[in-house]
Amino acid sequence: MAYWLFKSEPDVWGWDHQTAKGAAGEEWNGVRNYQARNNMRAMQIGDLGFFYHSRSGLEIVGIVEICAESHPDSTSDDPRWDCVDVRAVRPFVKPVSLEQIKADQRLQDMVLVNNSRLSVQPVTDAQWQIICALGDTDP
DNA sequence: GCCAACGTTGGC
DNA sequence: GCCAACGTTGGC
Repeated sequence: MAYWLFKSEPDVWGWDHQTAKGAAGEEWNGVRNYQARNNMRAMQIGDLGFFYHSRSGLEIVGIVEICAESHPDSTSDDPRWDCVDVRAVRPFVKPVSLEQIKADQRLQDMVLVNNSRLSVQPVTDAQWQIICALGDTDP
């Protein structure tokens, strides 16, 4: 069981879009970066991820679950690009902002802090627990 | 909207 | 295989 973080611009694909897809979930497509793709290839069904709003919002707003393992990205003809499917599990009771994360000494090693441009990132167990606690949300 | 940081591309 | 040029991302 591993933990991840998915970033998306809310104007393009936000938490509301994700929850509207319900239990069936939806492809996390459009990723055209090897590191992000490799992270998706490492995911297993049942892994959980934070849903983060980038560019505007700048906060973790929900938790998603991997519901299909890595497969070809239907939005690309290029066989290099895979993606997983994710479904919304629950929203954050209190969204956790980038500002809060940057201010927390325990979270300074997060990829979100050190490599903000990577759109699909690993999250450690410890980071997961801390952020869920900050958001009053079940891990 | 700006621009720094980063990843990718392609000429040599 | 190097590296300059270019495109994209995302915080501010």
